[in-house]
Amino acid sequence: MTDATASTPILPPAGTERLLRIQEVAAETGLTTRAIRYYEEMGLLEPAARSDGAYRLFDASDLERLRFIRSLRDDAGFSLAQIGQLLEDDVARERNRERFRSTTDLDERRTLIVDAQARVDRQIATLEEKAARLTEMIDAARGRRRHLDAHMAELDGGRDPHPGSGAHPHPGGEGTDPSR
Amino acid sequence: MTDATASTPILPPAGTERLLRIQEVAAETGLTTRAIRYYEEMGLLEPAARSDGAYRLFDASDLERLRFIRSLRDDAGFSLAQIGQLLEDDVARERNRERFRSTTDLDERRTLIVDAQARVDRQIATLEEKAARLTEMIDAARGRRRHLDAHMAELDGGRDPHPGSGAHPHPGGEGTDPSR
DNA sequence: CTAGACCTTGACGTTGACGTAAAGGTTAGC
DNA sequence: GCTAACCTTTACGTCAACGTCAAGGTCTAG
Repeated sequence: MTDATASTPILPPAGTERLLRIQEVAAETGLTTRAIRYYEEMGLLEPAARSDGAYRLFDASDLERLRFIRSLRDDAGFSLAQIGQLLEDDVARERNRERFRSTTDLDERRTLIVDAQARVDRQIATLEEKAARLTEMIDAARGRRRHLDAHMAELDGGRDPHPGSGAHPHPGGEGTDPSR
Repeated sequence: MTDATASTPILPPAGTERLLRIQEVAAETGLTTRAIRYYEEMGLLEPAARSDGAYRLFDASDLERLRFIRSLRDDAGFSLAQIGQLLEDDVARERNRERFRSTTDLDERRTLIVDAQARVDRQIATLEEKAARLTEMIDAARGRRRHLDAHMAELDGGRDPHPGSGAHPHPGGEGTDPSR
């Protein structure tokens, strides 16, 4: 995929985590570097860290988040604004993990988790609504398919599938057409 | 809904069908007149007829088609290009209904129906693929939710939900974080 | 310590999907 | 046959979501 000169391990897998630079993240997520920067600009995420020279450095949760964004965009067809709504202040919260991990008392931990649960529930609800719409569309398409089958049977079997008038001005009631 | 000056029956419901002008179609479908013209320009549909003065006139199948386009755009999140792919030469075929209705012999009718079945099958397959993707996303979100529940139980019950190392460097394998 | 690949922040260009205004015909009720 | 409401095409404007330079700094293997 790439040339031989640039594919070097670069960072030894230190004990901390293993941070990726933007191009690796792009390759990993299927996004472009421009898109990733744009998403940051839109407030959809904040890279885990910056190097001394201001290089963006991403951790595993950033990857997960970017893949989620990509899915929301490509698979669910949401706009970045909608995605921002769904992820909401998730960004800030997620960055508080360090604080969460270390000191905060149990009550605050509970609060953070409950908030996260609420966000995830909203995400699930939104996705399920969209899935329901899609199911409706699929059902409608299946209906059209059955309609075609009926017309086909009419031709083959000589039976008229929708008896009504003798002629052809819309027999049933609404859109009864063969060519869909 | 509308004002009193403009809502006049205009066309008596003649025997043929009842054709609508673009504004009525817009109100009926929830699209704008501009969008409808744009869709025509993009080859997504062709109005059933034109008046002597070149007014666009739409029939019931046009309405159905426009509602379908709107669903594909809003609910499924397809681009107009993708929608064009899905509807393909459906446009031309649909306009051949008159010919279909009247003269063409049975073999040609069969061919037209088989073609239409193939198109609808493709539409169904595409929609189902999208639905599957959405289901995956929903499942993933449910997984995150369960993860949060586990963390919550850990806090409340004092049990560690993912035993491994004593500390916290990613116990399971991938992204194990509480704030999602 | 240097070269080459990588990164940064602007800033302008592009494409899709329309919005909106202009200038002028069309229809239908009176 | 006049007028108000509707329509037509043409054309420029807009917004989102990036693409694509340009000018310059950074990182790391050699």
